[in-house]
Amino acid sequence: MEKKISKNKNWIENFDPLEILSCGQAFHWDMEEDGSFTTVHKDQWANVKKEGKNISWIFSEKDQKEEWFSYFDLQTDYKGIIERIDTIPLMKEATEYGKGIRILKQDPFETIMTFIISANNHIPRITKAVKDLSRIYGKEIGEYNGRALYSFPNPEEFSKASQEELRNIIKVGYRDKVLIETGKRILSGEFDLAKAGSLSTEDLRKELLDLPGVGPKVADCILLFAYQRMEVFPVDVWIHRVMEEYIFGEKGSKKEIHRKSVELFGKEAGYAQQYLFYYGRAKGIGKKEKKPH
DNA sequence: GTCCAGGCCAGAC
DNA sequence: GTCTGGCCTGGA
Repeated sequence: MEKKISKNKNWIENFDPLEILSCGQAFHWDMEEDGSFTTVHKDQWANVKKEGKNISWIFSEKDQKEEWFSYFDLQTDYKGIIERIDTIPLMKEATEYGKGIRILKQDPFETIMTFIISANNHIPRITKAVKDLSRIYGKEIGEYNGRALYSFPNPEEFSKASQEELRNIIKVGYRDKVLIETGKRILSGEFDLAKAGSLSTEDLRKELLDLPGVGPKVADCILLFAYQRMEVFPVDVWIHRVMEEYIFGEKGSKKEIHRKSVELFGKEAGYAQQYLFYYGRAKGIGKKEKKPH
């Protein structure tokens, strides 16, 4: 089952599972003791390990190279992207620091629900909620390193969850209601996941904003991580501070920062956002000082 | 005890 | 359209 990539290694410099999975776009993965990463996508899982210039894969089933290479976006030339967006000082440091980042092609339903949960929330709790949702309502899809792996529930499976269970067991807090409602709209086809992919970015954004629990930031994350709309620029508190302090040099509302960033980076804004976000967050750029107590 | 976190939403201007 | 406060939860 183990596959090693023998040719076309140009992308290896721009491929680091740690950076790809921990840069905030995905929540359904584990780091193993040997430094490898096990990640779940739809009803499949993969374990990937990078050691120097060697990358080894274990797939849940044979011959899944194509699917996983697509999931990890290995056909895109990130070196070229970095060269094109390296037009401002901080970006050079950011792309060097996070040069192994790639934007995953994630499942739309999982991305929508996960990023609704992510709003005003902490990463450990988001990760736990995603795992619990999968374990309780999803399917067991296999085992790795003695640990059972579960798929994220599809819309029908998710509809089995009650508001009380979401709040009391999954601990999504006040987001319980909007998760239920959005799940219903997707299951009924009122929001059509497949059709959504053929809409223009502007139209799809409007449709997403109609879903309960989805605001501008969450909509942009869904557009970027599930529908490959690379021209969007999700603005959260971190990227907001980075852009204010290091790129524009002046304060601005979320909307202003969003508009100016999209204008600055154009069609590759999503990539720029990921590099700046990962770098800014790792370096604690603009982080508020904690009050001693 | 108090504050805040990878925002959203309703209500007020 | 823009601004403000409240919100589950739990760790610092």
